[in-house]
Amino acid sequence: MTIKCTECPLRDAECFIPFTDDELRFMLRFKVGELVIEPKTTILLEGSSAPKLYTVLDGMGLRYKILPDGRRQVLNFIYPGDFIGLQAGLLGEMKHSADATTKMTLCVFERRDLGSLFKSNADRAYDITWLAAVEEHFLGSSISTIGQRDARARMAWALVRIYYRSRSVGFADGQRVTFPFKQQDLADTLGLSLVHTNKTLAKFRAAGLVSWVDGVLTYTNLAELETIAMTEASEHLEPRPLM
Amino acid sequence: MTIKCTECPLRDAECFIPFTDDELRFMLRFKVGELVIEPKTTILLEGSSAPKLYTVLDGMGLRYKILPDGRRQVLNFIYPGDFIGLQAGLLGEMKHSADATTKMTLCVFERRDLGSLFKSNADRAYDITWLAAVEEHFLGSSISTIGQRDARARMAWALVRIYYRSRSVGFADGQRVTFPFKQQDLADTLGLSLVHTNKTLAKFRAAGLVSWVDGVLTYTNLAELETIAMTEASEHLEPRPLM
DNA sequence: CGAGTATTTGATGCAGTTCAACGCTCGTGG
DNA sequence: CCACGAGCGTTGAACTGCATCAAATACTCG
Repeated sequence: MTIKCTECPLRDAECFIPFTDDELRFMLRFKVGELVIEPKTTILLEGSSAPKLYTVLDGMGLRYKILPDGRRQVLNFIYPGDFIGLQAGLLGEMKHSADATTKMTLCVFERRDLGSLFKSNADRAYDITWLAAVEEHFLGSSISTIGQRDARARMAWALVRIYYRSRSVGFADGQRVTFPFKQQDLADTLGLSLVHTNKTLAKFRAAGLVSWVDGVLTYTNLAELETIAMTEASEHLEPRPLM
Repeated sequence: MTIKCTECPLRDAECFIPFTDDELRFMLRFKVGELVIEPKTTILLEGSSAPKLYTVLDGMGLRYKILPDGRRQVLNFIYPGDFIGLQAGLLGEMKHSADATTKMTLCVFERRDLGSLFKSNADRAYDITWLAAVEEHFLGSSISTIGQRDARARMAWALVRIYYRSRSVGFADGQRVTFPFKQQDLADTLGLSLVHTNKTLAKFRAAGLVSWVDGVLTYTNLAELETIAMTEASEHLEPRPLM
Protein backbone atom coordinates (compact mmCIF):
# COMPACT_ATOMS: atom_id res chain seq x y z
CA MET A 1 0.00 0.00 0.00
CA THR A 2 2.94 2.29 0.38
CA ILE A 3 2.97 5.20 -1.99
CA LYS A 4 6.25 5.56 -3.84
CA CYS A 5 7.96 8.91 -3.48
CA THR A 6 7.58 9.20 -7.21
CA GLU A 7 3.87 9.42 -6.60
CA CYS A 8 4.02 11.42 -3.39
CA PRO A 9 0.94 13.64 -3.32
CA LEU A 10 2.89 16.49 -1.83
CA ARG A 11 5.46 16.80 -4.56
CA ASP A 12 3.13 18.85 -6.70
CA ALA A 13 1.94 21.30 -4.08
CA GLU A 14 3.22 24.68 -5.07
CA CYS A 15 4.62 25.48 -1.68
CA PHE A 16 7.40 22.93 -1.91
CA ILE A 17 10.62 23.20 -3.81
CA PRO A 18 10.42 20.57 -6.56
CA PHE A 19 12.32 17.34 -6.01
CA THR A 20 14.94 16.65 -8.59
CA ASP A 21 15.11 13.07 -9.85
CA ASP A 22 18.39 12.73 -8.02
CA GLU A 23 16.88 13.79 -4.76
CA LEU A 24 14.01 11.46 -5.35
CA ARG A 25 16.22 8.45 -5.84
CA PHE A 26 18.24 9.50 -2.85
CA MET A 27 15.30 9.87 -0.50
CA LEU A 28 13.94 6.51 -1.54
CA ARG A 29 16.95 4.94 0.12
CA PHE A 30 15.99 6.52 3.43
CA LYS A 31 12.29 6.03 3.45
CA VAL A 32 11.47 2.95 5.46
CA GLY A 33 7.72 2.98 5.24
CA GLU A 34 4.48 4.77 5.79
CA LEU A 35 2.40 5.11 8.87
CA VAL A 36 -1.26 5.96 9.21
CA ILE A 37 -2.35 7.08 12.65
CA GLU A 38 -5.70 7.80 14.17
CA PRO A 39 -6.92 11.20 15.35
CA LYS A 40 -5.90 12.24 18.86
CA THR A 41 -2.90 9.97 19.09
CA THR A 42 0.60 10.98 20.07
CA ILE A 43 3.28 10.76 17.41
CA LEU A 44 6.25 11.71 19.54
CA LEU A 45 6.43 12.20 23.27
CA GLU A 46 8.60 14.76 25.01
CA GLY A 47 11.56 13.04 26.58
CA SER A 48 11.39 10.02 24.33
CA SER A 49 14.33 9.12 22.12
CA ALA A 50 12.14 8.37 19.14
CA PRO A 51 14.05 6.21 16.65
CA LYS A 52 12.02 7.51 13.71
CA LEU A 53 11.66 10.76 11.85
CA TYR A 54 8.56 11.64 9.89
CA THR A 55 7.41 13.79 7.05
CA VAL A 56 3.70 14.52 7.25
CA LEU A 57 2.00 13.45 4.03
CA ASP A 58 -1.53 14.17 5.12
CA GLY A 59 -3.40 15.39 8.17
CA MET A 60 -2.81 17.98 10.88
CA GLY A 61 -1.55 18.06 14.41
CA LEU A 62 0.09 19.97 17.23
CA ARG A 63 3.53 20.35 18.74
CA TYR A 64 3.34 21.22 22.43
CA LYS A 65 5.02 21.11 25.80
CA ILE A 66 3.38 20.13 29.06
CA LEU A 67 4.64 22.05 32.09
CA PRO A 68 5.16 20.41 35.48
CA ASP A 69 1.94 22.00 36.76
CA GLY A 70 -0.04 20.48 33.91
CA ARG A 71 -0.46 23.57 31.79
CA ARG A 72 0.11 23.10 28.09
CA GLN A 73 1.85 25.40 25.62
CA VAL A 74 1.19 24.68 21.95
CA LEU A 75 4.31 25.57 19.98
CA ASN A 76 3.05 25.10 16.47
CA PHE A 77 0.42 23.57 14.28
CA ILE A 78 1.59 20.65 12.16
CA TYR A 79 0.73 20.77 8.47
CA PRO A 80 1.44 18.42 5.56
CA GLY A 81 5.04 18.65 4.53
CA ASP A 82 6.29 19.25 8.06
CA PHE A 83 9.28 17.28 9.19
CA ILE A 84 8.97 16.02 12.75
CA GLY A 85 11.37 14.31 15.10
CA LEU A 86 14.48 16.22 14.10
CA GLN A 87 15.16 17.21 17.70
CA ALA A 88 15.25 13.62 18.83
CA GLY A 89 17.36 12.80 15.81
CA LEU A 90 19.94 15.41 16.69
CA LEU A 91 19.71 15.95 20.43
CA GLY A 92 18.90 12.41 21.49
CA GLU A 93 15.44 13.12 22.78
CA MET A 94 12.37 15.13 21.95
CA LYS A 95 12.05 18.45 23.71
CA HIS A 96 8.35 18.67 23.00
CA SER A 97 5.52 16.32 22.10
CA ALA A 98 3.63 16.00 18.85
CA ASP A 99 0.03 14.83 18.50
CA ALA A 100 -2.06 14.07 15.47
CA THR A 101 -5.32 15.99 15.61
CA THR A 102 -6.83 14.45 12.52
CA LYS A 103 -6.09 11.14 10.93
CA MET A 104 -2.57 11.40 9.65
CA THR A 105 -0.33 9.75 7.08
CA LEU A 106 3.39 9.88 7.76
CA CYS A 107 6.43 9.07 5.69
CA VAL A 108 8.87 7.28 7.99
CA PHE A 109 12.67 7.57 8.17
CA GLU A 110 15.19 5.96 10.46
CA ARG A 111 16.82 8.26 12.91
CA ARG A 112 20.11 6.38 12.69
CA ASP A 113 20.29 7.15 8.98
CA LEU A 114 20.50 10.87 9.67
CA GLY A 115 24.27 10.84 9.97
CA SER A 116 24.75 9.01 6.73
CA LEU A 117 22.34 11.38 5.03
CA PHE A 118 24.58 14.26 6.09
CA LYS A 119 27.60 12.42 4.77
CA SER A 120 26.15 11.34 1.46
CA ASN A 121 24.09 14.32 0.37
CA ALA A 122 25.10 17.82 1.32
CA ASP A 123 22.12 19.41 -0.37
CA ARG A 124 19.65 17.42 1.66
CA ALA A 125 21.63 18.15 4.81
CA TYR A 126 21.41 21.82 3.92
CA ASP A 127 17.67 21.49 3.45
CA ILE A 128 17.26 19.98 6.88
CA THR A 129 19.18 22.83 8.42
CA TRP A 130 17.10 25.25 6.41
CA LEU A 131 13.95 23.74 7.90
CA ALA A 132 15.40 24.07 11.38
CA ALA A 133 16.19 27.71 10.72
CA VAL A 134 12.66 28.41 9.51
CA GLU A 135 11.29 26.78 12.61
CA GLU A 136 13.58 28.91 14.73
CA HIS A 137 12.34 31.98 12.91
CA PHE A 138 8.75 31.06 13.53
CA LEU A 139 9.32 30.40 17.21
CA GLY A 140 10.97 33.80 17.47
CA SER A 141 7.89 35.43 15.99
CA SER A 142 5.73 33.51 18.44
CA ILE A 143 7.76 34.72 21.38
CA SER A 144 7.45 38.30 20.20
CA THR A 145 3.73 37.93 19.80
CA ILE A 146 3.09 36.21 23.10
CA GLY A 147 5.51 38.38 25.02
CA GLN A 148 4.54 41.77 23.67
CA ARG A 149 1.06 41.82 22.20
CA ASP A 150 -2.39 41.87 23.77
CA ALA A 151 -5.05 39.24 23.24
CA ARG A 152 -6.59 40.95 20.23
CA ALA A 153 -3.31 41.23 18.36
CA ARG A 154 -2.24 37.72 19.30
CA MET A 155 -5.46 36.28 17.98
CA ALA A 156 -5.23 38.24 14.75
CA TRP A 157 -1.62 37.19 14.32
CA ALA A 158 -2.51 33.53 14.70
CA LEU A 159 -5.47 33.76 12.35
CA VAL A 160 -3.43 35.49 9.66
CA ARG A 161 -0.71 32.93 9.94
CA ILE A 162 -3.18 30.06 9.84
CA TYR A 163 -4.67 31.50 6.69
CA TYR A 164 -1.44 31.72 4.75
CA ARG A 165 -0.08 28.47 6.04
CA SER A 166 -3.26 26.65 5.11
CA ARG A 167 -3.44 28.22 1.72
CA SER A 168 0.11 27.20 0.91
CA VAL A 169 -0.73 23.54 1.40
CA GLY A 170 -4.07 23.73 -0.35
CA PHE A 171 -6.36 23.77 2.67
CA ALA A 172 -7.97 27.01 1.64
CA ASP A 173 -10.93 27.35 -0.65
CA GLY A 174 -11.17 31.07 -1.25
CA GLN A 175 -11.93 32.57 2.15
CA ARG A 176 -12.74 29.24 3.68
CA VAL A 177 -9.96 27.37 5.49
CA THR A 178 -9.98 23.92 7.07
CA PHE A 179 -9.00 24.18 10.72
CA PRO A 180 -9.72 21.03 12.72
CA PHE A 181 -8.64 22.32 16.13
CA LYS A 182 -10.47 23.36 19.27
CA GLN A 183 -10.60 26.73 20.97
CA GLN A 184 -8.57 25.25 23.77
CA ASP A 185 -5.78 24.51 21.28
CA LEU A 186 -5.76 28.09 20.11
CA ALA A 187 -5.85 29.32 23.71
CA ASP A 188 -2.82 27.18 24.58
CA THR A 189 -1.06 28.52 21.51
CA LEU A 190 -1.56 32.14 22.43
CA GLY A 191 -1.02 31.87 26.16
CA LEU A 192 -4.61 32.95 26.85
CA SER A 193 -7.34 31.34 28.88
CA LEU A 194 -10.04 29.45 27.06
CA VAL A 195 -12.65 31.93 28.19
CA HIS A 196 -10.78 34.94 26.98
CA THR A 197 -9.95 33.23 23.72
CA ASN A 198 -13.63 32.61 23.18
CA LYS A 199 -14.55 36.21 23.96
CA THR A 200 -11.88 37.57 21.69
CA LEU A 201 -13.11 35.37 18.88
CA ALA A 202 -16.65 36.52 19.56
CA LYS A 203 -15.59 40.13 19.10
CA PHE A 204 -13.88 39.30 15.82
CA ARG A 205 -17.00 37.54 14.68
CA ALA A 206 -19.21 40.47 15.67
CA ALA A 207 -16.84 42.81 13.84
CA GLY A 208 -17.20 40.75 10.69
CA LEU A 209 -13.60 39.60 10.54
CA VAL A 210 -13.82 35.81 10.76
CA SER A 211 -16.20 33.07 11.65
CA TRP A 212 -15.30 29.60 12.82
CA VAL A 213 -17.90 26.90 12.41
CA ASP A 214 -17.47 23.14 12.34
CA GLY A 215 -13.76 23.14 11.76
CA VAL A 216 -13.88 25.74 9.01
CA LEU A 217 -12.57 29.27 9.36
CA THR A 218 -14.11 31.83 7.06
CA TYR A 219 -12.12 35.01 6.59
CA THR A 220 -14.39 37.91 5.81
CA ASN A 221 -11.89 40.69 6.38
CA LEU A 222 -8.34 39.46 6.12
CA ALA A 223 -6.90 42.90 5.52
CA GLU A 224 -8.26 44.18 8.81
CA LEU A 225 -6.91 41.14 10.62
CA GLU A 226 -3.49 41.86 9.17
CA THR A 227 -3.74 45.42 10.40
CA ILE A 228 -4.61 44.30 13.91
CA ALA A 229 -1.86 41.70 13.84
CA MET A 230 0.71 44.25 12.70
CA THR A 231 2.27 41.74 10.33
CA GLU A 232 3.91 42.44 7.07
CA ALA A 233 1.98 40.34 4.60
CA SER A 234 5.19 39.21 2.97
CA GLU A 235 6.43 36.68 5.47
CA HIS A 236 4.09 33.93 4.53
CA LEU A 237 4.70 32.38 1.19
CA GLU A 238 8.24 31.19 0.74
CA PRO A 239 8.55 27.72 -0.83
CA ARG A 240 10.22 25.16 1.37
CA PRO A 241 12.09 21.94 0.84
CA LEU A 242 10.29 18.67 1.42
CA MET A 243 12.12 15.81 3.05
CA MET B 1 46.82 40.29 15.90
CA THR B 2 44.48 37.54 14.87
CA ILE B 3 44.45 34.61 17.22
CA LYS B 4 44.91 31.32 15.45
CA CYS B 5 42.20 28.76 16.03
CA THR B 6 44.93 26.63 17.52
CA GLU B 7 45.11 29.17 20.30
CA CYS B 8 41.43 29.95 20.50
CA PRO B 9 40.66 30.77 24.13
CA LEU B 10 37.34 28.97 23.92
CA ARG B 11 38.68 25.59 22.91
CA ASP B 12 39.53 24.71 26.46
CA ALA B 13 36.30 25.74 28.11
CA GLU B 14 34.69 22.59 29.41
CA CYS B 15 31.34 23.33 27.90
CA PHE B 16 32.51 22.80 24.35
CA ILE B 17 33.11 19.55 22.58
CA PRO B 18 36.84 19.39 21.91
CA PHE B 19 38.03 20.21 18.41
CA THR B 20 39.85 17.41 16.70
CA ASP B 21 42.96 18.42 14.79
CA ASP B 22 41.12 17.68 11.60
CA GLU B 23 38.30 20.01 12.50
CA LEU B 24 40.78 22.61 13.47
CA ARG B 25 42.55 22.54 10.15
CA PHE B 26 39.22 22.55 8.42
CA MET B 27 37.82 25.57 10.24
CA LEU B 28 40.98 27.52 9.57
CA ARG B 29 40.04 27.47 5.89
CA PHE B 30 36.76 29.20 6.66
CA LYS B 31 37.81 31.74 9.18
CA VAL B 32 38.38 35.04 7.40
CA GLY B 33 39.29 37.22 10.34
CA GLU B 34 38.45 38.63 13.70
CA LEU B 35 36.34 41.56 14.64
CA VAL B 36 36.32 43.58 17.83
CA ILE B 37 33.25 45.70 18.39
CA GLU B 38 32.35 48.29 20.95
CA PRO B 39 29.62 47.99 23.57
CA LYS B 40 26.11 48.89 22.46
CA THR B 41 26.71 48.35 18.77
CA THR B 42 24.60 46.25 16.45
CA ILE B 43 26.20 43.14 15.00
CA LEU B 44 23.38 42.07 12.73
CA LEU B 45 20.20 43.91 11.87
CA GLU B 46 16.85 42.25 11.29
CA GLY B 47 16.09 42.25 7.58
CA SER B 48 19.69 42.60 6.53
CA SER B 49 21.30 39.95 4.37
CA ALA B 50 24.49 39.92 6.41
CA PRO B 51 27.31 38.39 4.34
CA LYS B 52 29.17 37.24 7.46
CA LEU B 53 28.67 34.66 10.16
CA TYR B 54 30.26 34.97 13.56
CA THR B 55 31.32 32.88 16.49
CA VAL B 56 31.52 34.91 19.67
CA LEU B 57 34.97 34.61 21.20
CA ASP B 58 34.42 37.06 24.00
CA GLY B 59 31.75 39.39 25.31
CA MET B 60 27.99 39.28 25.68
CA GLY B 61 24.98 40.54 23.80
CA LEU B 62 21.32 40.21 22.93
CA ARG B 63 19.23 38.78 20.15
CA TYR B 64 15.94 40.63 19.80
CA LYS B 65 13.08 41.62 17.57
CA ILE B 66 11.55 45.07 17.33
CA LEU B 67 7.81 45.09 16.69
CA PRO B 68 6.13 47.63 14.41
CA ASP B 69 4.85 49.53 17.46
CA GLY B 70 8.37 49.86 18.83
CA ARG B 71 8.18 47.26 21.56
CA ARG B 72 11.14 44.96 21.84
CA GLN B 73 11.25 41.25 22.55
CA VAL B 74 14.60 39.86 23.61
CA LEU B 75 14.91 36.31 22.30
CA ASN B 76 18.14 35.27 23.93
CA PHE B 77 21.30 36.39 25.63
CA ILE B 78 24.45 35.93 23.58
CA TYR B 79 27.38 34.21 25.30
CA PRO B 80 30.87 33.27 24.17
CA GLY B 81 30.75 30.30 21.84
CA ASP B 82 27.44 31.33 20.30
CA PHE B 83 27.17 31.16 16.56
CA ILE B 84 25.31 34.11 15.08
CA GLY B 85 24.06 34.91 11.61
CA LEU B 86 23.00 31.42 10.64
CA GLN B 87 19.52 32.62 9.74
CA ALA B 88 20.86 35.10 7.24
CA GLY B 89 23.20 32.43 5.96
CA LEU B 90 20.38 30.02 5.30
CA LEU B 91 17.26 32.07 4.78
CA GLY B 92 18.80 35.05 3.02
CA GLU B 93 18.11 37.57 5.73
CA MET B 94 18.17 37.93 9.48
CA LYS B 95 14.84 37.44 11.20
CA HIS B 96 16.04 39.19 14.33
CA SER B 97 18.74 41.64 15.34
CA ALA B 98 21.81 41.03 17.45
CA ASP B 99 23.55 43.65 19.58
CA ALA B 100 26.76 43.56 21.55
CA THR B 101 26.13 44.66 25.12
CA THR B 102 29.75 44.55 26.19
CA LYS B 103 32.84 44.89 24.09
CA MET B 104 32.93 41.81 21.93
CA THR B 105 35.42 39.78 19.94
CA LEU B 106 34.05 37.81 17.02
CA CYS B 107 35.48 35.12 14.80
CA VAL B 108 34.32 35.91 11.26
CA PHE B 109 33.20 33.52 8.51
CA GLU B 110 31.93 34.16 5.01
CA ARG B 111 28.29 33.40 4.49
CA ARG B 112 28.95 32.22 0.94
CA ASP B 113 31.25 29.51 2.26
CA LEU B 114 28.39 27.87 4.10
CA GLY B 115 27.39 25.76 1.13
CA SER B 116 30.87 24.48 0.57
CA LEU B 117 31.20 23.72 4.28
CA PHE B 118 28.17 21.48 3.99
CA LYS B 119 29.68 19.80 0.94
CA SER B 120 33.15 19.29 2.30
CA ASN B 121 32.57 18.37 5.94
CA ALA B 122 29.48 16.49 6.97
CA ASP B 123 30.42 16.50 10.65
CA ARG B 124 30.61 20.26 10.79
CA ALA B 125 27.34 20.51 8.87
CA TYR B 126 25.82 18.22 11.44
CA ASP B 127 27.17 20.41 14.22
CA ILE B 128 25.57 23.49 12.71
CA THR B 129 22.24 21.74 12.52
CA TRP B 130 22.72 20.59 16.07
CA LEU B 131 23.19 24.17 17.19
CA ALA B 132 20.04 25.17 15.34
CA ALA B 133 18.14 22.39 17.08
CA VAL B 134 19.37 23.49 20.49
CA GLU B 135 18.30 27.02 19.73
CA GLU B 136 14.90 25.75 18.68
CA HIS B 137 14.64 23.85 21.92
CA PHE B 138 15.50 26.91 23.94
CA LEU B 139 12.99 29.07 22.12
CA GLY B 140 10.35 26.44 22.79
CA SER B 141 11.12 26.62 26.50
CA SER B 142 10.88 30.40 26.35
CA ILE B 143 7.48 30.24 24.73
CA SER B 144 6.24 27.88 27.40
CA THR B 145 7.55 30.12 30.12
CA ILE B 146 6.24 33.37 28.70
CA GLY B 147 2.94 31.88 27.62
CA GLN B 148 2.08 29.91 30.74
CA ARG B 149 3.90 31.15 33.82
CA ASP B 150 3.40 34.18 36.06
CA ALA B 151 6.00 36.87 36.64
CA ARG B 152 7.56 35.17 39.63
CA ALA B 153 8.11 31.88 37.83
CA ARG B 154 9.34 33.62 34.67
CA MET B 155 11.90 35.57 36.61
CA ALA B 156 13.10 32.50 38.47
CA TRP B 157 13.33 30.56 35.21
CA ALA B 158 15.46 33.25 33.63
CA LEU B 159 17.73 33.57 36.65
CA VAL B 160 18.30 29.83 36.86
CA ARG B 161 19.08 29.64 33.20
CA ILE B 162 21.43 32.61 33.40
CA TYR B 163 23.25 30.92 36.24
CA TYR B 164 23.93 27.66 34.45
CA ARG B 165 24.64 29.27 31.13
CA SER B 166 27.14 31.65 32.72
CA ARG B 167 28.80 28.94 34.69
CA SER B 168 29.28 26.80 31.62
CA VAL B 169 31.34 29.51 29.95
CA GLY B 170 33.26 30.43 33.08
CA PHE B 171 31.41 33.61 34.03
CA ALA B 172 30.55 32.32 37.46
CA ASP B 173 32.69 32.63 40.53
CA GLY B 174 30.93 30.49 43.07
CA GLN B 175 27.57 32.16 43.60
CA ARG B 176 28.63 35.31 41.81
CA VAL B 177 27.81 35.64 38.14
CA THR B 178 28.72 38.37 35.68
CA PHE B 179 25.58 39.78 34.10
CA PRO B 180 26.15 43.04 32.24
CA PHE B 181 22.55 43.74 31.27
CA LYS B 182 19.90 46.17 32.42
CA GLN B 183 16.56 45.50 34.04
CA GLN B 184 14.91 46.66 30.86
CA ASP B 185 16.68 43.85 28.98
CA LEU B 186 15.36 41.29 31.41
CA ALA B 187 11.89 42.82 31.24
CA ASP B 188 11.91 42.58 27.44
CA THR B 189 13.06 38.98 27.71
CA LEU B 190 10.23 37.95 29.99
CA GLY B 191 7.45 39.95 28.40
CA LEU B 192 7.02 42.02 31.58
CA SER B 193 6.99 45.75 32.14
CA LEU B 194 10.10 47.33 33.57
CA VAL B 195 8.26 48.32 36.72
CA HIS B 196 6.96 44.88 37.43
CA THR B 197 10.33 43.33 36.66
CA ASN B 198 11.87 45.61 39.23
CA LYS B 199 9.27 44.77 41.85
CA THR B 200 9.60 41.05 41.24
CA LEU B 201 13.35 41.32 41.62
CA ALA B 202 12.86 43.31 44.82
CA LYS B 203 10.78 40.49 46.26
CA PHE B 204 13.43 37.93 45.37
CA ARG B 205 16.03 40.10 46.99
CA ALA B 206 13.93 40.52 50.12
CA ALA B 207 13.41 36.76 50.23
CA GLY B 208 17.14 36.21 50.12
CA LEU B 209 17.21 34.47 46.75
CA VAL B 210 19.42 36.72 44.63
CA SER B 211 20.92 40.14 44.57
CA TRP B 212 21.98 42.08 41.50
CA VAL B 213 24.48 44.86 42.00
CA ASP B 214 26.77 46.51 39.49
CA GLY B 215 26.45 43.87 36.81
CA VAL B 216 26.95 40.97 39.18
CA LEU B 217 24.24 38.54 40.18
CA THR B 218 24.74 36.79 43.50
CA TYR B 219 22.74 33.62 43.99
CA THR B 220 22.02 33.07 47.66
CA ASN B 221 19.37 30.39 47.24
CA LEU B 222 19.56 28.72 43.89
CA ALA B 223 17.60 25.66 45.00
CA GLU B 224 14.62 27.78 45.92
CA LEU B 225 14.81 29.60 42.59
CA GLU B 226 14.76 26.26 40.80
CA THR B 227 11.69 25.27 42.76
CA ILE B 228 9.89 28.47 41.83
CA ALA B 229 10.96 28.09 38.23
CA MET B 230 9.74 24.48 38.09
CA THR B 231 12.72 23.45 36.04
CA GLU B 232 14.39 20.11 36.07
CA ALA B 233 17.98 20.91 37.00
CA SER B 234 19.22 18.54 34.30
CA GLU B 235 18.60 20.63 31.21
CA HIS B 236 21.53 22.93 31.61
CA LEU B 237 24.90 21.38 31.13
CA GLU B 238 25.24 19.54 27.86
CA PRO B 239 28.48 20.24 26.00
CA ARG B 240 28.05 21.85 22.62
CA PRO B 241 30.04 22.08 19.44
CA LEU B 242 31.99 25.22 18.71
CA MET B 243 32.13 26.54 15.17
C1' DC C 1 -32.22 9.75 26.34
C1' DG C 2 -28.33 10.55 29.38
C1' DA C 3 -23.30 11.42 29.56
C1' DG C 4 -19.50 13.64 27.90
C1' DT C 5 -17.38 17.29 25.21
C1' DA C 6 -17.18 21.90 23.26
C1' DT C 7 -18.83 26.61 22.96
C1' DT C 8 -20.78 30.62 24.98
C1' DT C 9 -21.83 34.19 28.34
C1' DG C 10 -21.93 36.73 32.87
C1' DA C 11 -19.74 38.11 37.28
C1' DT C 12 -15.77 38.86 40.20
C1' DG C 13 -10.96 39.61 41.44
C1' DC C 14 -6.21 40.19 40.86
C1' DA C 15 -1.66 40.26 38.52
C1' DG C 16 0.59 43.17 35.93
C1' DT C 17 0.43 47.73 33.19
C1' DT C 18 0.74 52.46 33.10
C1' DC C 19 1.62 56.91 35.04
C1' DA C 20 4.32 59.57 38.00
C1' DA C 21 7.91 60.96 40.92
C1' DC C 22 12.37 60.66 43.33
C1' DG C 23 17.26 59.37 44.18
C1' DC C 24 21.67 57.99 42.75
C1' DT C 25 25.71 58.06 39.72
C1' DC C 26 28.27 59.67 36.20
C1' DG C 27 29.84 62.48 32.39
C1' DT C 28 30.03 67.11 30.43
C1' DG C 29 30.55 71.83 30.06
C1' DG C 30 30.69 76.45 31.95
C1' DC D 1 34.82 72.60 40.90
C1' DC D 2 30.24 72.74 40.83
C1' DA D 3 25.85 72.68 38.05
C1' DC D 4 23.21 70.27 35.15
C1' DG D 5 21.12 66.65 32.56
C1' DA D 6 20.84 61.88 31.14
C1' DG D 7 20.43 57.12 32.32
C1' DC D 8 19.14 53.67 35.49
C1' DG D 9 17.00 51.81 39.56
C1' DT D 10 13.32 52.21 42.88
C1' DT D 11 8.80 52.95 44.78
C1' DG D 12 3.80 54.44 45.16
C1' DA D 13 -0.83 54.79 43.26
C1' DA D 14 -4.50 53.90 40.10
C1' DC D 15 -6.37 51.42 36.41
C1' DT D 16 -7.43 47.35 33.37
C1' DG D 17 -6.89 43.23 30.63
C1' DC D 18 -7.16 38.94 31.44
C1' DA D 19 -7.77 34.87 34.62
C1' DT D 20 -10.79 32.49 37.29
C1' DC D 21 -15.22 30.91 38.79
C1' DA D 22 -19.71 29.59 37.58
C1' DA D 23 -23.35 28.09 34.78
C1' DA D 24 -26.18 27.63 30.69
C1' DT D 25 -26.51 25.97 25.93
C1' DA D 26 -25.65 23.22 22.26
C1' DC D 27 -24.03 18.87 19.98
C1' DT D 28 -22.49 14.03 19.49
C1' DC D 29 -22.63 9.46 20.40
C1' DG D 30 -23.32 5.03 22.64
